[in-house]
Amino acid sequence: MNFPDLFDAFDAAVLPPGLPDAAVLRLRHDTVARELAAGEQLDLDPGRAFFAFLGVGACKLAAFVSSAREQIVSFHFAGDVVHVPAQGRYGYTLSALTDAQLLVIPADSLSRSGPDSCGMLRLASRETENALARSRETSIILGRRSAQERVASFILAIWDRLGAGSQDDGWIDLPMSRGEIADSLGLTIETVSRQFSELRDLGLIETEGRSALRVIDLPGLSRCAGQLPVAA
Amino acid sequence: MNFPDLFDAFDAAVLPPGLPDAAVLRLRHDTVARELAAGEQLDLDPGRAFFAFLGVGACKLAAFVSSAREQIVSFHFAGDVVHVPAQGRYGYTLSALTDAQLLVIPADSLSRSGPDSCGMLRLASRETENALARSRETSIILGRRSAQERVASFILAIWDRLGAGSQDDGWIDLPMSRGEIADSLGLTIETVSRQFSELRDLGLIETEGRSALRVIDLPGLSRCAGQLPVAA
DNA sequence: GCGCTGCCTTGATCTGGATCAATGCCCTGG
DNA sequence: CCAGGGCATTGATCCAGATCAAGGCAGCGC
Repeated sequence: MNFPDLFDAFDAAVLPPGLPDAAVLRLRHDTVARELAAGEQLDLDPGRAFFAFLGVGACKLAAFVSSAREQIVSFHFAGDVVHVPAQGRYGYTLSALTDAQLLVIPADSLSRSGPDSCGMLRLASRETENALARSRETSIILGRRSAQERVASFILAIWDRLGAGSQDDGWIDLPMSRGEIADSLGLTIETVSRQFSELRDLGLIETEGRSALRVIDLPGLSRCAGQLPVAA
Repeated sequence: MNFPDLFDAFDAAVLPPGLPDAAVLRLRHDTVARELAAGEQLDLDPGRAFFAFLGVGACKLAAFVSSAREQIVSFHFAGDVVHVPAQGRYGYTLSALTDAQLLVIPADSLSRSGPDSCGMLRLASRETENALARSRETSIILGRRSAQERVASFILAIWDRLGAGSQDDGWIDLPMSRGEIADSLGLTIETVSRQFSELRDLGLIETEGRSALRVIDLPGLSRCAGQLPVAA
């Protein structure tokens, strides 16, 4: 996929319809394509915020807490828009879990003044709001839930995201390691592994090798995740 | 404080300068003042997102996780703009810790279309981004840090927020209970209490009664807040 | 002032998940 | 096809923080 194709995908999937051509052209001008190999990290000016549109592959957004282990803020997949904040108390990095292709858009390019830029601003606002909602859910999971609930929630989230349009047989491939899962859930590798085993023994999921996963009993898994019906 | 005074304070502290009068007037029209007694919760349409400008008092934004304890997402003080999300997987409530006066602004009122509304959109975007940064820091604290680090971080944050323009003697009054602190840090009341005692025994803070607090050794407290068990 | 009610503190014990310590199993490169 | 390295699983032990259980202390109504 080259820049024009990536930008077209971005335009079709994310940009609101009816934007003035001039605004789209200026955005296109400010946007840069990047290709990352698995494990590689995106090198950006840490003093500025960015949005990244992930056309192909999977990524993680992580905060450097200290030289110890990192805290993974979120995982992202093809079609996602990722908000990469400027460095504040912590520095953030976006790195590829698999080979990935993405567009990098400076946040201030979306909010640049101009009578035609309202649509862009609305886009930025919406994406930031999405990121906020995800982040608050993460906080809730990290604050209040047991290891099993965390792992079950994680599997459900990945399943939602990757299992929906998946292959006939329902198997999905986890692009992240156990260590990365642990870093996103505030657990250790060993605990994550034990919980995978336990959910397997309970007959809720199947695993094969390091990364293949299948959900057998979705309602059962939801129950393990401690999810209440949204109505209250 | 009545509505005009509150709105003036909001205008002066938050609204970007140079907004067209028409936009400000429309915003003023969509905005409602509310007064809450300590402990009272703000009753809003759960299906819509809001911003709240807190003119006077202190509030907490909490998510209902289960019928058990809630997870407190953030604390807010006079002058803050709070982002109250629409109900998603979890429901959120804003409640007063002390008697409070606030303005309630529907989020979609800031993003309403119109050539004059860019400034409003930029405002919404900025406030959402602030909320996102805070939320991600919360995630990091909840994911990776010990009880002592959490409590020390909490005290530092409150101190930053309330201690700066404080009385001559440097004492501040915590508007929230130990239980609420615990709910925001993902700990229990007892653990929070023990950590307060320990930080006191270490000579880093002083306490008096239930809510009076003074920081004695700011660098020492920062050290307590930052260290990971196995840092290098 | 007196007792009541709710927080808060402190102590004792329990336990879920971290840590330490072996293996085991893919995956790659020769 | 084999060897080696890195991730994953599994088991044993430990410990930070939860839970259980008393008191203690401020604020309030009477």
